[in-house]
Amino acid sequence: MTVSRSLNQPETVSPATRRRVLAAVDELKYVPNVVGQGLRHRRTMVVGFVVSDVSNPFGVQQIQGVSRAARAQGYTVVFAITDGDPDEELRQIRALAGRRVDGIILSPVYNTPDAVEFSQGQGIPIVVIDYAMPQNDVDVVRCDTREASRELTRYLLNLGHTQIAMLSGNEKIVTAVDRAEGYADAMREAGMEPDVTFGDFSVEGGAKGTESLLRRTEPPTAIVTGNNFIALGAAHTARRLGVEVPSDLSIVTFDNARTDMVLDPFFTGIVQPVMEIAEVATDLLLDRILGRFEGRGRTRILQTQFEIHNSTSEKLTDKQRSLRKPT
Amino acid sequence: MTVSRSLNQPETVSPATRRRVLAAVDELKYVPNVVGQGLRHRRTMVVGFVVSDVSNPFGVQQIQGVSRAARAQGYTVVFAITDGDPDEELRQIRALAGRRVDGIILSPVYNTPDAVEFSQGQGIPIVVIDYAMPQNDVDVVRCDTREASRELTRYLLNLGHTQIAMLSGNEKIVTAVDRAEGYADAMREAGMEPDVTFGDFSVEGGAKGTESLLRRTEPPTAIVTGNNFIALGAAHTARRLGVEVPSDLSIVTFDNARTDMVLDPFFTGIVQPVMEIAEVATDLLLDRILGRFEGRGRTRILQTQFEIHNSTSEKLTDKQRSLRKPT
DNA sequence: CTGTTAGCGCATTCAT
DNA sequence: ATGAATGCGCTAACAG
Repeated sequence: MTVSRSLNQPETVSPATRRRVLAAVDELKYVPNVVGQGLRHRRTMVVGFVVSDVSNPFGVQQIQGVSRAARAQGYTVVFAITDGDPDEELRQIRALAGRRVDGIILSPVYNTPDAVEFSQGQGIPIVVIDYAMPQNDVDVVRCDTREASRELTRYLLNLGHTQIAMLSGNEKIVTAVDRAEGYADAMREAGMEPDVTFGDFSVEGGAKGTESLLRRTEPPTAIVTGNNFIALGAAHTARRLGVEVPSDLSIVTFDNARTDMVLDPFFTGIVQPVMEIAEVATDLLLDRILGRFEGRGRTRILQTQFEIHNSTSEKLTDKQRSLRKPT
Repeated sequence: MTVSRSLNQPETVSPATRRRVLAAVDELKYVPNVVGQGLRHRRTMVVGFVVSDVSNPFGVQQIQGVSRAARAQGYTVVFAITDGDPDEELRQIRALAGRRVDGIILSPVYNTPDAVEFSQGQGIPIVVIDYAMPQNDVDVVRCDTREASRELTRYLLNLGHTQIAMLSGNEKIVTAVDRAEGYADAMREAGMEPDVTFGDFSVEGGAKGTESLLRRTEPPTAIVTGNNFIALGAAHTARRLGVEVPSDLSIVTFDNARTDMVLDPFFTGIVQPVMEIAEVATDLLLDRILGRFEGRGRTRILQTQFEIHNSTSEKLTDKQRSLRKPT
């Protein structure tokens, strides 16, 4: 009817009726039904964001980034939280497909191809963040986590450490493997034997792994941890066992929280441009939604940052140590 | 058609056809269009969550809580972030109304009644969290922040402090006023003059306020801060000015992050059961959505927790001080 | 047990 | 410049 025109193409309607319509709209507090519009236009102006974990500050910033970028383009975002369960991930993606979202941004649990395939099979554009998806032809926005891990390990090597262990997350998760491999790269380059333990991306996982490392007859003097939770567990455990960080044990990590949120940033480690990842991903997605781009999957690799704080120190010989910290 | 029945009321259709239908569904990868269902049923199975700030860990946990509780009941959640702008808040609520969400949970910017009125005027049930809304007849889930603030201030008084200042947030925000009043209550009870500065709920706000407090000829020995951001700014500024926390200056606060996310929880203060607030709010909302309750607004006040960490110490006399910390 | 009719709210198309 | 017809995908109600 004329109402629709008055609201969507005001020029095509006479000023007089337009005024009358707008007055009535105001009077009746009429709000156009976007569901109806969606049905008619076959687009919902909604994008879905599937993320495994929001308890991690990492996930939070992604939410902010996607949310901001999407809103700027007039899109609404619905979030689906998978709690790290791949079945739930697929279920959530089905649900989004049912809602006929115009596109999906996925931070996958594992790098299995099913979720992406499903979405693409439904004709819904999808962009993956954080992980490479070798089995899918899909847009990916991520950092080179393996290279970052190598850099991180080299930093410890340069400090003189030789007993460096790696405590990573669940071996099924790509990130855990990538970071372990970057560490292994650096170790082998330095002519040393990698020493990797896969566990769990959690405080408990970090605590458990660290305990067995420190109980060895020759414990490591430095640990590369797979993420901030593991680092936290490691630091707690070290303290509990009377091992001082950083003087007795250096710890480096990934995915630190924003440093402006803590009084004393403690962990030295790699920081990812989380917000930017989310924004770039949203842009790539909108390219496809709006038909500005069609073609094979694009990959965008963003730079990480290396932040030095207080969880690392030079490796001291026993002699140096006894001099500096007399009993 | 029969497809609909096969999927929604499988009993009412013969096993044979049902099998055929399900086979076809599988074959064609058919996913029912929830948008169409929404139009037909006049319900979308979506609830909106309007929150002002997600950079605060506080907001994050609320997201988790709402998300979990809603999902458990089969509802999807769309998040709307207002960045603390009341105009944006109203705009987002209009947008949610346009999407015909079945209900709204609102963590308001100010306690102006417009947003709630609008939502209720549209026939959309709404529940407010965190703040009292004296001008609206609406369900509210919150803590007694004024009482908590009183308790917090008493703690400082019991430590022997007499020069206690309060650094709160934007005076337009209810929380800022409530917390200031709780502080003032405790001070007056103890026969002292309240000393409140309203500023901004941010690190910068805390820094600025603390600087002018500490530059006084008789600076306070303790500060009650309006939230964790202000506390952070206060601690940074104190350190910059060579004032040691907690020995020279005690700081207490509200809305700390989960203590399992930091290595050394530093600030003594009030912790709200954020997740629980979100869950209770979702329950109240579903009561109304599902018609299980209609009537005047209900209020649920949840208990806060008081956590003691390392940002406070007893007030020492100058003599005591010189004894303990010889120059 | 299955098919038909009709309408949820909207906007494109065509007719006036 | 406005109105009428039509269909987006779905299901309640009614026929068969």
